[in-house]
Amino acid sequence: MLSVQYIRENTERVKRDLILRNTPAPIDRILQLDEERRGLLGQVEALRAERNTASKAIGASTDANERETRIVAMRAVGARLGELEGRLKVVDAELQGLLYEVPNILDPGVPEGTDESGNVVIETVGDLPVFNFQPRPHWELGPALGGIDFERGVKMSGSRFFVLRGAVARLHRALIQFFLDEHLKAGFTECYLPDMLTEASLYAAGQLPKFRENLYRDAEEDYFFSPTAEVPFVNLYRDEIIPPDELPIRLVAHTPCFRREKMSAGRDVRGIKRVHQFEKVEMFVYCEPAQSAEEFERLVARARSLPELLGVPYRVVQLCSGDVGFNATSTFDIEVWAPGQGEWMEVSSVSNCLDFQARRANIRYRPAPETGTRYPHMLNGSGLAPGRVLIAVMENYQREDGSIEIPEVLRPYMGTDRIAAPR
RNA sequence: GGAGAGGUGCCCGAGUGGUUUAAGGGAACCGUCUUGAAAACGGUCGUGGCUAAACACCACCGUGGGUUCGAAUCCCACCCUCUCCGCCA
Repeated sequence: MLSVQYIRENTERVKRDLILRNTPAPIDRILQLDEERRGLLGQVEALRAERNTASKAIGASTDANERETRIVAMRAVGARLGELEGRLKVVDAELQGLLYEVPNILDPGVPEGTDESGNVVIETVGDLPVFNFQPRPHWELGPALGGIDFERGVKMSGSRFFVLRGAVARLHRALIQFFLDEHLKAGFTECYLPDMLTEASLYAAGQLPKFRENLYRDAEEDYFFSPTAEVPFVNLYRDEIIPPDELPIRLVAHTPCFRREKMSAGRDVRGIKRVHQFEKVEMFVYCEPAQSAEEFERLVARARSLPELLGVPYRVVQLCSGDVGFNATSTFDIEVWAPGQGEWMEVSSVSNCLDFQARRANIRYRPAPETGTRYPHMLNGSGLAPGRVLIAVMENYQREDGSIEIPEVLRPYMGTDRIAAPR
């Protein structure tokens, strides 16, 4: 979240960014509550100070009469204090609640735009493949190979579920392994994380309160199912002070992700592109504020290196102000070309969140021994979403007979150079 | 799931209603001594809020309520950890 001090001191900037984001937030109400809160806090603290000194005197006094007089006097102070504290609590609760709803400030370099149509293609890499036949979408290729089974997925779990089988399932796993290995080579530390999280963890990461309807939840135990490893990664250091010399911390994890996709009902209903359960390899960085611009570039470079190595055409897209996510100050997407579907498909989203999540999750670091604490910057980026990359590999590497060539870099993982054509 | 024990500062640990502004010890840091180190001795040693800053003041002893002039301490609810039993990959 943004600190109320920041909103107080940069009101115009905050309001302008909200307009650019096309998102409303109750800034004026926040400022009003802040003023009220500070007024009440002053009174409350003065009364507490009075009470503390009087209580000390009562404790020290041996004169029964004097004690009784003071106790009676303090009863009145206590009543007044209780009343003010009650009001302070109400004001505080409302203020905190509203602060949770304000998105991050935007980086000045973010292009203006109201929605995803305003996103800017920064660079396109690789030639689109030319076929001497009509390339097929993965939802035709997969079932023909016996590798994607939509019917049985739907049978056991309903729409937007599927089963992978045989060589296609192995190709999916090979992608995950390949991605992880690449990040480990770059010095990232692999983590295994919980995928079921408490409500507090979802608040800390910024998924709640705004995006509740996109989350799965276990009603019995009140767990939320992780929509992205970004959530457990943010919570890894929640309520902690990171000691000197530990930053930057660069982490990676392969996790499932669960999303209800309520807002996308009716979109991308064919195939495995948009489903309720998918895998993701996620990169996450904690760093000092001065490092975050560089770390941001590194994450983008890491994400784009993967389609590059796979030989899949991709492009780098900068999200416009209306499309940058709630937590982020700036976001670059990596999109790969899917010739069967005939579209560019998001396989990574890399965001710099500055200290927005650190403040929300109460994460500090100590720059050096004996110094005060500061908020670290936090960045996240998919590297990549194997389910969607699977689509791209299948559609780009398909042959006329329906077989799939295996990209060079995946052959060590697959032990073969192609998935045989259906008989 | 059942029974029991317990959550205090970086760590250990005392504290069951009022000089506790949280004892004491350890670790860490600074200094004295020393050729150097160790030991010893002295000092520093939580996080926030408020403030231009400092002082002062306020809050924080798992979390949230309550009792009281006053709560780490008493009461209620919840969370978590440990031990034993049960179940289990």
